[in-house]
Amino acid sequence: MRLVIAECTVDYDGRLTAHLPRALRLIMVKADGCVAIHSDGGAYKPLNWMTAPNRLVIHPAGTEVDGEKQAEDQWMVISPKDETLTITIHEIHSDTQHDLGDDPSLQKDGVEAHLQELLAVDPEQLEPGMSLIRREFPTEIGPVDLLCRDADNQVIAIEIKRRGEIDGVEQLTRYLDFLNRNSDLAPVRGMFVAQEIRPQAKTLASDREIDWVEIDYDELRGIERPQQKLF
Amino acid sequence: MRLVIAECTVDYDGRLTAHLPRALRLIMVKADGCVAIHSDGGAYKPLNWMTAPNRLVIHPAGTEVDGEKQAEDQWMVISPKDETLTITIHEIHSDTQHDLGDDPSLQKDGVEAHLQELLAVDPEQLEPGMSLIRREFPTEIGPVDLLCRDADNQVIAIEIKRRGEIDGVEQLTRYLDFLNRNSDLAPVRGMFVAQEIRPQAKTLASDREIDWVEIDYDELRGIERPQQKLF
DNA sequence: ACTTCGATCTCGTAC
DNA sequence: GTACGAGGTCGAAGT
Repeated sequence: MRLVIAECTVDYDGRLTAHLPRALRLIMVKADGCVAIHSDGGAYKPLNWMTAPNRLVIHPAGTEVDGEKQAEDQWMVISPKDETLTITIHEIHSDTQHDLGDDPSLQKDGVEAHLQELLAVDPEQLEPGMSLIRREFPTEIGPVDLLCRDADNQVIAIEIKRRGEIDGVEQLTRYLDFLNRNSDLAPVRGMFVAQEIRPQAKTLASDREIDWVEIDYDELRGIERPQQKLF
Repeated sequence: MRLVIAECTVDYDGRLTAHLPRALRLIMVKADGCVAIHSDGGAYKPLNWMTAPNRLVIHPAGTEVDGEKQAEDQWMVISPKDETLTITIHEIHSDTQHDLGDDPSLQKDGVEAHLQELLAVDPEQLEPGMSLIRREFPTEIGPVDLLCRDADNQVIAIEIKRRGEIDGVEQLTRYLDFLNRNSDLAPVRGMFVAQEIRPQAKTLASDREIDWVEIDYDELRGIERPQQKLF
């Protein structure tokens, strides 16, 4: 990894065009060739970047580029898709190189898949009398998270999200559309489940007569391990 | 900005839990306090991070933490939401500090917001006789990009995208659904506008009697500043 | 190879 | 401040 602290001006031209006026920044060049420009605040995300694979061409001051003599060092990072990141280096304050070697992979233990597991084990958390028919019930357009049967023996298709947005309601609507064509299952009703559901998604769901439920992940987890609630 | 190259082990506990085994990495601490851990490849995004605001507490080796004596330096980054990033430093290879100062803001061009502005100023670019009623016209399920009136005084809901795909047509369909329930506005017709519209989106739009228009961003920008076309 | 979908999404912006 | 949609989304998992 090469770390350069420099006064620079940066231009990106590709999926959009973006320009960074002259300022002191960190330029990070990783071993795989990807380049990132960081400022000293705001976010962990770089201001501008170019992912690998790419080609880094350095035109030193004095070189001719497109018939013009460069007054300053210019780095051009070019992707195979003709995106370019042009870094004009006005003044280098520091330039160091470090060989970090390979990184062992990140281990994550997420919230996502867990929600579905917990609700599959105990669907009554959603509604009394609910019982599981199948997880990941297949339809022609993809699997429904949970297919259940309610206290009245009606089939319910359940879509689970961490955050409930309008797209999720659309997705569930499509599933219901297909499921209701199956006379063994119809009529199937829908239930939209998430830790937090946006007001607009609630409105759309209600409009389509789809129930929605906001569930508390920590509470659900607590019920999963009831012994932890004793202390 | 502080840049530390060090052998480290990292644990994040918050919205999820994540663990990074011991390896040589870059630890970046920005002026606003946000911390990012970078490896030497893969992505411009850090492996692990903590956004500002947060509190960075450094426990030097030998300090007692939770009644246990630390064998090694430990950095704890704690957010107000009780997320923690714990960095155990095994060996520091480099530790430098640079004051970069404020960064002037990034200038972007060619995104959806800009398209919307340009078309709000001159809706006749879409169809002769078109006039703007309101930008971001609110409905129960979200704002319509542009609400206009055509030459025949009929109301038109316009959805603008940079790239027109099928979900944009769905979005516009939902808006039309709600707008047409309002007797002050109905009948409302739809228009789907993008720099480039996928064939499937065109087909779906036509099928739903929604007009679609592909616009040339550069041309639109030229018309916005006609004096620039003279040279 | 391509597509779909989640994300510690992040980021801007309108209300 | 909150809510909502876009993103140079990225990245992973499944087809």
